[in-house]
Amino acid sequence: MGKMIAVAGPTASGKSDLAVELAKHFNAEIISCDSMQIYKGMNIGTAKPTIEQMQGIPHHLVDFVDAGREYSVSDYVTDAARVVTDIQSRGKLPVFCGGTGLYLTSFLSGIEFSEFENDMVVHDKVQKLLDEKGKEALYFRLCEVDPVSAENIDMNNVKRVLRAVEVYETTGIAASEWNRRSKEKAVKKDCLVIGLDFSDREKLYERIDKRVDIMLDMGLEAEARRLYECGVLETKTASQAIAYKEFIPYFKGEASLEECVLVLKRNSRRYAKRQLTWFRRESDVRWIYKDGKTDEEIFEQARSLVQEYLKEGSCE
RNA sequence: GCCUCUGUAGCUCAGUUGGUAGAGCAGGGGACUGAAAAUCCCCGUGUCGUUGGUUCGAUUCCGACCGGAGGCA
Repeated sequence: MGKMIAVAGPTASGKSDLAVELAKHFNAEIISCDSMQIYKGMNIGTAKPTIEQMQGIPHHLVDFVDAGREYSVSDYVTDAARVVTDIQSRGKLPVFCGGTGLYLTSFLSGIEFSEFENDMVVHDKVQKLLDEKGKEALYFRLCEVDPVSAENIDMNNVKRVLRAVEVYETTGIAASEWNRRSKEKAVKKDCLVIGLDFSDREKLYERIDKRVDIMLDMGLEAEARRLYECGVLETKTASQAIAYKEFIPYFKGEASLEECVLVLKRNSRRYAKRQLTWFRRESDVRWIYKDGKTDEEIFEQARSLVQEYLKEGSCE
């Protein structure tokens, strides 16, 4: 695989705009990397780019899954590989853009998800153990079958403990062993990751708050109500989306709209913080701090990073 | 003007029968392999309103003053 670019960073940091500008300049196409923008009908709340914002640049992996359908990292990695191949075969540059760190790093690190199918019978069995005997029993089971995972997963992190036990029960091989093997086989992809951030956290939070207000002006409440009424907010994946789930108490008459909006803003801030934690861990991210810079200056900084990167090792 | 209550972490408030203090929320840091916008872990020093007094020692008791709330005129 050839070279690729990625624009990463927390929510509301201006990734989409920068990615489009870079794509225009470098003859590129954009691959979204966002676990919620994949869903149809979830537009305002996920800050999905509009046709105008796309400025004629093809955007892939956005708006292509029915809301309510489940989708996961392994689907993403498969889809992304296909799209990258397609873009490169047409001689264009792939530009990833989005804030779902797990999706991006999983794809770029080249890990492959194991082939086995998820077994509903096993799933129900493990779930039953949890429901009837509690998280302690579930964790105890993990200690027996996969001490390595048990070491790394907190007992309270039921979701992960459940998954690890499930993997063992399904395949007879420990989850940690599957992970070790996939890491061993992984071939890292060649990609320049540009991270957007503000050195003053307050600046980012102001943008987040402001963006929520803009979403509300654009009709977020009505969009959320539509999803609520057709049951999408009860499904496994889409129901997790910030900017929708926060309205549920309001729709049920249990909280005021104002209260829900405050929670929505707070959840967005916390999400941004987690995104930063994720991307900071990736040591090869080239950060651009936006404080006090104009859009032109930021673009210029990104442009030169990309140019430099594309030049490396290409003069043979 | 008088009386009562009140002033402790960014916010809401505990508390110390006198040995300089702790919860919730907000906030910060971290983890992350099939739900990831999810899930989970860790993090609490602040002139205890100001200033005098009593005391070995005051945020705590007493006085004055300055904020805030209420009551009586």
